Amino acid sequence: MVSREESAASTRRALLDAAAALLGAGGVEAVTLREVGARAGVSRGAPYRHFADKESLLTAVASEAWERVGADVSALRSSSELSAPEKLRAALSGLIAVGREQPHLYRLMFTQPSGDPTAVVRAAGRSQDEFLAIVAELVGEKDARRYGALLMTSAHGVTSMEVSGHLTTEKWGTSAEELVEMLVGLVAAEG
Amino acid sequence: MVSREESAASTRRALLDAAAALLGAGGVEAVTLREVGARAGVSRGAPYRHFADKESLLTAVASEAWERVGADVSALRSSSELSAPEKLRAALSGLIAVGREQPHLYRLMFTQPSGDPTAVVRAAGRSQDEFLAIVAELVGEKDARRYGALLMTSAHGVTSMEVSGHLTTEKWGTSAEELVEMLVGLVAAEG
DNA sequence: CAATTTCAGATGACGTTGTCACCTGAACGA
DNA sequence: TCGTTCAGGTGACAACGTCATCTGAAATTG
Repeated sequence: MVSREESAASTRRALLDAAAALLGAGGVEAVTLREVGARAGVSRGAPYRHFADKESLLTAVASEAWERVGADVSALRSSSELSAPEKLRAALSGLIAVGREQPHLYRLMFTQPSGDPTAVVRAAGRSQDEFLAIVAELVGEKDARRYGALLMTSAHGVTSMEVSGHLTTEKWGTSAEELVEMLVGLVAAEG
Repeated sequence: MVSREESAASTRRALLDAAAALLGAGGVEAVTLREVGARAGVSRGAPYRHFADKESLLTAVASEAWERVGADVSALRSSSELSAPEKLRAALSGLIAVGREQPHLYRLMFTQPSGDPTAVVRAAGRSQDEFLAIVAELVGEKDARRYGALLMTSAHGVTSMEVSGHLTTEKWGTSAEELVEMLVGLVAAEG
């Protein structure tokens, strides 16, 4: 009925889902291997059959999130209904949306793990490549990386500060949306 | 010789220093109340006489870091030898420097604590006010907050992504310095 | 000055957690 | 059919945050 390989794969999936659910509900501190195992229907030691340690599990969760973002940006890029500035705006807004809807996951996506520091960064590569392609449409290949880096880091900064409560309307008299609009405007004018 | 009040104050200071040292060396995970107490020359339960819990201690460490940043930016603002763009550049570079020299501390400064979410943000207020004053010199009072928010969030984004390893020269073909320069240039041209 | 209160600090204890060593049983290949 | 592999379960351990309780000295009060 269920081969050993299928069973293992489904358990792994259940572990990832459980970890993501706990992360979303209560942050990293709420993700305990015991609870992850319980929600996945296995025992506390079972996760070690699929992940080296707790951090590897969290890294995998973050990597999957990056893959989803990459797919979204890819879909945006290949859209034929949107203009280049619209694609750019949508891509940046997408990042902000992740931060707003899943702040804990967003933080994890930008947290350097002490285990394999390059794992999450590698997973983010696809998203960045797709994003760079959109920027290139707007400012040309030559300046794509320069402006791409500026836009990517700035959009992350906006999101990160909003997520951490450092960007409030009362204090700064502006919003994440307006800041993104300023960025797109500045770059579009330049290119 | 040493009054009780003096002793308590020096212990509190020693606890903060020990926590900061452990944070700098091994990140938040390396900060255990037991080790903090040991390095401060007290027992594991002593920190509870000065801080409600571990998170309060970390919040205090982050707040003190923000106060130092605030003092630095304030000194920059009142400098008579620097032009407005130079002040701005120096302020933004200062933030990047903190991230490079003390990445764990930098992360903590932008981490929302679950205890009192507003504590660290309040401590950052002074820095932001001083920073806004510098921006106002450049673009005028009217647009200061808009551009200030853009510059502050962008500089944080640059630093954050470099700290987390997401901003590499090989990938993006640029550096934090160059990105700051682009930001200053864009805003100076606009104002 | 003596009695009392206050409070920084020490210590024992408890529950929780990540992790490992070891065991079990079922799916697999020879 | 028989050994092998491997997902999963379980007991155990050290480390940790936290609390209740105790102690002694400084501060306060009469």
